[in-house]
Amino acid sequence: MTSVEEPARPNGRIRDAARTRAEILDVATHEFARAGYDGARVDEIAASTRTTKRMIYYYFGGKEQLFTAVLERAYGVIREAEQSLDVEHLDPVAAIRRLAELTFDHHEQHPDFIRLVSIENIHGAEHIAASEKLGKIGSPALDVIRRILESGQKSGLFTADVDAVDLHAMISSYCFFRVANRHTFGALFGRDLVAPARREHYRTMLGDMVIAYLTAERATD
Amino acid sequence: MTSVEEPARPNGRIRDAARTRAEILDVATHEFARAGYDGARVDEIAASTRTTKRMIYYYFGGKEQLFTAVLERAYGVIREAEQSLDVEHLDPVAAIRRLAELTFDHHEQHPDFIRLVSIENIHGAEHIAASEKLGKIGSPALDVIRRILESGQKSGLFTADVDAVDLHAMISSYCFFRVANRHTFGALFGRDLVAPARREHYRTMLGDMVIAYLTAERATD
DNA sequence: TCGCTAATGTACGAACTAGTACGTTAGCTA
DNA sequence: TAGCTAACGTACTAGTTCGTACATTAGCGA
Repeated sequence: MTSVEEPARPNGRIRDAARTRAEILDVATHEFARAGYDGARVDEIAASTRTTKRMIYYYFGGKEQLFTAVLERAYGVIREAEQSLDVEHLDPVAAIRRLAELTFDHHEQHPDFIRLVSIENIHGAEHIAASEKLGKIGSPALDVIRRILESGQKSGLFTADVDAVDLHAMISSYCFFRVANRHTFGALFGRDLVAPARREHYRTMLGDMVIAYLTAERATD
Repeated sequence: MTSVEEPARPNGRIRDAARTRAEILDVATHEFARAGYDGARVDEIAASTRTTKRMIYYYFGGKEQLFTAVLERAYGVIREAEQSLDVEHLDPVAAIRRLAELTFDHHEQHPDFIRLVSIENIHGAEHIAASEKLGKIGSPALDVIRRILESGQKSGLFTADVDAVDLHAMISSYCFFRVANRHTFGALFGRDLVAPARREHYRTMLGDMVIAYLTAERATD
């Protein structure tokens, strides 16, 4: 019990603005994702921190701005992941499948992010609207899709008449639903959509679906 | 302003248990869907009602049970809609497309329901678990899908190796995402997924996607 | 090393919020 | 028509929750 790990601090007080800010963000992310915006308690967030509630208001201004900051960081993470996307060397079919699988993986690995997005939608995306960063964050994935799609459509491989945004929506919806709605779906239909044993099955299914859609022979009426 | 519509009531007090209960449920549905479980205020719900807060506790017992009752009724509505599903006379391809379109329409027409499901997922589907009704509500849609799928697979028309639950998840995810995530998606990508002008486009896209997936030629490796 | 300020802690309050104690009455039934 | 009870209303409370006023200090720069 008596500390050994602790660095020699005169009073237990350490000053590290960046660390304190980051720690608040970490804890707040979990708490907001766990309980929703209104369900989250700033006292609770503060208590799970090395510091006090005062610091939340000092660094972020209030609960609302804290949530916005949480969102900004969470979106920043996917943006980074998307930027490391490297599929342009593949043929269009393989590239799209790979992109879909990366989206699938990212959703699965970041359930907190999915919950935050659900929560933000309940609140009409008002925090995104209020954020300067999030408005112009863009989407590297969208650019990648655009290029793959163009290449595939030009070569005649892709017959579907979709643009990048709609295809992105299609892929996202599948990945998002699986994580976001796993509780109600599981409770109602008795199937765990995120069971590890079914993971590969659903990952393949997504790729099959998207490729089938893009390459299907269409009636020329 | 001075009432003319009002029926002659001695004191403004009318007794109608069923009506009062139903009105509370209506208002609560809106309020919960609007603000989330924790964001909703039972005082607010009561105020939007002809009656008082006391009645909410009289009829439902508490906020938690009220939310459960709201969910039960909302799920009851889709269940009814699904029961009127009549596609068995169509060939498998047309039947699946019709089913997908009905799902699409239902999601679009009941945004409050979609929000309630999102909210319930944030809370780990604990209210569904606590409800006796919801556990065994079943899904007529699932039975329909099962039959269509069997028929299509037997005839060799459908090549995909899916079961009804997974196909239902696929269709639902598309329909759900479009409505549930329209705010963040719109804010981030500048595209309104529920714009009336794009409605037909997305409806067709869903059918194309599902049919393409089910009927695609698959590598036999 | 001295002082200044960014960073931190404590204690508190005003407003809100779920829930309840208690009282009232409409309208059915015997 | 008398009385009983389901249905309803009022007023209140205990506990919570966001936010802040005020006090303190670590540690950097002059």
